[in-house]
Amino acid sequence: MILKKSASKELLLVAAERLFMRKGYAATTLRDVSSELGLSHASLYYHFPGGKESLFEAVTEKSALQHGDGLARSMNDGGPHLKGRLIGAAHWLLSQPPMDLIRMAETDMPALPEPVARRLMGLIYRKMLLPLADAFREALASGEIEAGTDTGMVAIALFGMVESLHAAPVAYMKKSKLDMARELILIMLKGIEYSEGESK
Amino acid sequence: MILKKSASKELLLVAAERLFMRKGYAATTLRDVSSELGLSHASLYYHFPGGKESLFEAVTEKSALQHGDGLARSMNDGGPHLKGRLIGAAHWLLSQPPMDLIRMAETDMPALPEPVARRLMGLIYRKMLLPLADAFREALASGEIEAGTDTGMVAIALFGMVESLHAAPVAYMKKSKLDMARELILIMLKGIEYSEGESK
DNA sequence: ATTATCTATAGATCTATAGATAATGC
DNA sequence: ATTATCTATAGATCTATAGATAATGC
Repeated sequence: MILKKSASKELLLVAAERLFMRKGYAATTLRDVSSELGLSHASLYYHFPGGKESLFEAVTEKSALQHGDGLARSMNDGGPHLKGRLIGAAHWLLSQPPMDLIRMAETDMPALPEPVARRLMGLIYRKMLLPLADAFREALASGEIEAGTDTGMVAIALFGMVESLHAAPVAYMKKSKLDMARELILIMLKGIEYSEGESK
Repeated sequence: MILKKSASKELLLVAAERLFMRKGYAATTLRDVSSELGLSHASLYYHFPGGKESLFEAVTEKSALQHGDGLARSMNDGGPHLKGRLIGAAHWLLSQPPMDLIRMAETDMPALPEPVARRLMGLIYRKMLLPLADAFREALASGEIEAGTDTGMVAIALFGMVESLHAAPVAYMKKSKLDMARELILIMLKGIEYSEGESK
């Protein structure tokens, strides 16, 4: 059966995004992607003549842009203060599949031509870490957190902390991931909040 | 040329450990492993008749045991207090290649038979997260940190935080990873330390 | 005789291409 | 005529096995 207007290209992109982002470049085959919509693996080349590499590139770019936009949006929904923004960020990150920066940097990217890899990693960092770092930077400017805080460092630390909840063993899951993320954010904030005398 | 006593098996294990742990199961080929010591890929089957799967199993087990022992040792070297122990842990984790729990749980393990996967992940969690959780638990018992702290949660958070430094973009690397880990630990501790009135 | 390697090759799977075919648009 | 699929197949690569061969131990 043939679809009317051809939603196939879009559906392929969505399936590829899910699989590539979850399993990585090497562990995902084009058959995995096309069979997800019941298509022959050869049909994929009609929509993506560039093959696996260009599909991965397209999908990673799309994913970084959308995931990053969702992150920025959720952080904005968190209101003007750092705490709300970070909880918004955690809420978004935990609603999405894990974004495994280590796998991307160590395994996926080395399989691509170096300029492509550099561009993609730059995009991912810009869309995923910069909003977090900016939130810390603003909080620093407004005196919400202690002067001297390394905003880039706490940004990546928060990201890693929240994402690692995706891999938490069941035995450690006594509450929801979002609840844990909230507690962790409070802990981090209590650690960097500006305080004279007493803080909560 | 043939080696005298056959250090090959051990060398293969070491090479396989490095590659599997860095690149993961799918992205590492047996040719990658054997060519690391200039051996034919077929020779690998002499030492590991079980093939790729059993090699990965052996290597993951060995890695979890050794990495876990190193972690425990480094934490002990950190002295009796939580802060020193955590810095010891970070020191060790950053001296080793990244341990990507997300990739293991999402990609490597699903490629193995379920009982093997369950056993390996259990071992990894036990060797890598339990020592951290125990340190927090002891600190909680001795009143070093606030009652009610979820020790399992902060253990995995610390692990994820430190490991994510491995993937930190160069632009964020204004100091050494170990220095950053130290700062992050201080931040986390300030967030959970027991305090009446004032704490530093 | 045993140990540790090699070459050759089978069989599976993966990426990619070519050419056929059916539905749709004009 | 164009669009979107399929089948068939080439070529590469990967896991795994078989059988030959050279060094070592007895």
